Parts: sequence; structure tokens; C-alpha cells
Amino acid sequence: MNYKTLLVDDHAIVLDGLQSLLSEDQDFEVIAKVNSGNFALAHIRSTSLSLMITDYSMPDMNGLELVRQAKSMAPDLKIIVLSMHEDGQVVQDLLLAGIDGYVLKKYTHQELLQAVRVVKQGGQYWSPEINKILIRGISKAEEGPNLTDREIEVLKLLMQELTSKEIAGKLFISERTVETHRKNLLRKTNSSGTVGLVKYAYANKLV
Amino acid sequence: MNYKTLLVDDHAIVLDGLQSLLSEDQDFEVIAKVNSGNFALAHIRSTSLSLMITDYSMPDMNGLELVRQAKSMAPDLKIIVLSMHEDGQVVQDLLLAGIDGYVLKKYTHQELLQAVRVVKQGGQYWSPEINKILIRGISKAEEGPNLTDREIEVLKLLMQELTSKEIAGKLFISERTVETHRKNLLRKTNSSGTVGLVKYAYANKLV
DNA sequence: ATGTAAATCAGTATTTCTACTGACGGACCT
DNA sequence: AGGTCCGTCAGTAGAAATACTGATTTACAT
Repeated sequence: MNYKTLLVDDHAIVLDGLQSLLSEDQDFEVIAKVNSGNFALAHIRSTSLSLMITDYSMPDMNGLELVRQAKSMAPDLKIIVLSMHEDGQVVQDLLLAGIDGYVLKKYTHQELLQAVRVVKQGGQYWSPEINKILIRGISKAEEGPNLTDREIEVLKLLMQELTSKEIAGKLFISERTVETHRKNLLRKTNSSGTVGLVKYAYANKLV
Repeated sequence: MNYKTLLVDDHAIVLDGLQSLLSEDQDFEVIAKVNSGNFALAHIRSTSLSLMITDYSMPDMNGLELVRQAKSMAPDLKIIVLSMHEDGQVVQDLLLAGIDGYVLKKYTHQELLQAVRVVKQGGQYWSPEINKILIRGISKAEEGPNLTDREIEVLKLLMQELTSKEIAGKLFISERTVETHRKNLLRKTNSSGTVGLVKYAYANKLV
């Protein structure tokens, strides 16, 4: 089987590295190396490709946009994304866009080879960290309002299904004080009750 | 690196097949083939193993139970589960139990070899269908099996930070009824309060 | 037809949470 | 020395949630 492969990265050195890596496997034929998303799309439009390996961060277009346009033009094109992001939102968007592999840059060599082979066989490959994110489910990495240390402490105990009284006992403070912290948490998170606090905790990875 | 491997399956023919498959890779040393969960646990207890490849369906113990006990005895033991189940719940439980690979029986040969190599390198491997389940899990609602439609409805409204009274108004039912649903939700999710319900909703993608 | 499960509703009691007002000492910064 | 934020605590009130007891109707499957 001959696997026509397109490499996309804005650093020439990376492109060369990828090519030499792929040369270890006869099945892969690197038909082009390009350094921008638009060049990549041009190739996809004009040539029948099997696989694209692309960086996520690029000058003219981010990886997500490239993947979406590529998939809309060539739904059968396999796509492996190289990235240094372990950010849940980025990963989630890419997975939903239909990529077949996601390899963190810190691994590359051996693991990328594994990834391309898996993908060639119709499988999908994610770096270990990505699998963790998948398994755990995904939460956004957003900065929220500034909670004080004590408030965060209370919130974390709240997440363990403790009542205010139990939290007070655990922190050796009065129930009143815990209620004050809760009150401030409600205000700072613009929520109207316990549900909002838990949702905030999830959204901010305080789980 | 020498990878001490234990094979678990209640069909001798499968065990033989696995062994011959692994013989293709010098790194793996099959130190035992057993046909039941309890025999497997005995080996894990007495020997220092690196990898266990196990069937999911077995006479004395299901795969999930085996995995849990194995992991509690030997947390560093890598585990690959062979199964014909593509059922979401089964998969989810196994993943949360900490397995490193899940290969559907319909693939076995080439793919299993891929899987063991990935796992040997510290990675994780899932069959394509499993990846789909994982991805679906992050985008769509994977419902817990035991909740009724109405309970799910109430839970979803609860997640929108509505009080029981507001939910009652929205569903044109009495506050009492909403409280009954909440009570049943608490029981079914083994939680002690609102926090637990929200956490359950997140864990089951009812957000 | 009989049984099981779901969905609906009620009373009573207790606990927990939220709303409001107000306060005091300490740390830190200017 | 004065301002601001943090963490601490209090009283009073009411709203909401949880714990227990139950019940009726409908619907669906055995």
C-alpha cells in the first residue's frame, strides 16, 4: 500500500525530521512538504492524498481551521496533528473535527511512527495525556474571578459533598464563617446556589 | 526490555493464538496462560508481571472485576482487555478502572500486536470503535442506565440552577413530585446532596 | 390478571442553605 | 497613617432541601 503523505509545519527543520522519520517505513511516500495552512489546502484540492501530518500552530491558519477545511474537501483524508497543547478545549475541538491522531511534540519520534502506522491501518492514535483527557471528560481552561485561597479551600471541600457544618469542623472555623465564604463564592461566580458552585468548579478544573 | 506477560482466556485455542502472535516480538515473554480470573489473580499475587492480556467474558469472574482486583494488587501492571463488547457502559467502566488497551476480538491479529507495542512503550491503545465511543462521550450525552426520562429531565433543569419550585412550574407538576424525583436521583446516584447530583451529571455528560 | 415500574401527590419534621445587616483584627501597600 | 482586602464571627429570617411516612393512577409486559 502506498500512502501519499503531506507534511505541514512552519519550521523547515521539523519537516525534514518528519520526512526522515517516515522514510523508515516504505509504505509512506511524502509527496509534499509545505509551511502554511493555505499551501496545504491547495495541495489537498489538487492531489489525492491519504494522510496529512500537520502542526497545530501556524502563522496563517490554526490547526483547527485547517483540519475543518481539509475534512470538508477530502473527508477520507487521514489527519494527524502534532501539537504541544495539552489544553482540553483545543483537543476536544480537534477530535470533534475528526482527526485520526494527536501526538504531543515532546514525544514525536518513536511515538509518531507508532501513530502513523496505527492510522494507516484505519485506527486512531492519541498521546497518553490525550487519552487521559478523553477518559476524564473535558473541561474548559478558563480563568475565572479571583477567589481567595480560603474560598477555594471551601469550594473543594464542598465538592466532596460536605455540608457547611462539616466543612467548618474540618477547617476548625465556625459555621458562620463557612457560610460567609459560600456567600462570597456565590457572588463572585454569579451563581444562585450550590449547583452553580459545582459547575464553576468543573469549568475551572477544581475537581 | 523483557516483558513478562500473562494471558487469560477460557478458550485454550485463543491462548495458543495469542502466544504465537506474541512470539513475533522478542520482547514479550509469556510466562503463563490461564483460563480463569482466579488463576490470573493467583499469578499476579505470586509473580512480578508487566502485562496481562485478558478476555472480558469468563466463567468465574467478569473482566471488570478481574481488572479492579489486579490493579489493586499490582498498580503498575499493564492490562489489555480483549472483548467483543462495544457497549458503552462496559467500555467506560474498564477505562475508568485503569486499563491500558481495549481490543475488539474481531480485529485481534495485526491490531493486537500494535496494541501491545504501544502499551509496552507506556501508551494506551483502543480499537477504532472504542475511540468513537470516547469521542462521542465528550460531545453527546451518555446517559446512566437507571434514571428514568423524567428524572433526567429534572436533573437537567436542576443543572440550569433552577430550584425545585421553579422546576415544578416549568414541568407543570407539583413541588412534591419534583422533590420525589430528587429523592430518587439521590438514591440512584448514591449521593448525599445537590453536589453529588451535579457531579453525576458531569460524569455522565448530561451537561 | 397480575405484577412491576413510572409518575404523580401529600403530611410532618429536621437540616441545610441563602439573604440581610453588621462587626473586628490583621496583613499589605502607599 | 489610611485604605483595602482577607479571614473571622454573630443574629435573625426565611427559603430550600432532605428524611421519613405514605398513597394513587397509568402503562406495559408476563
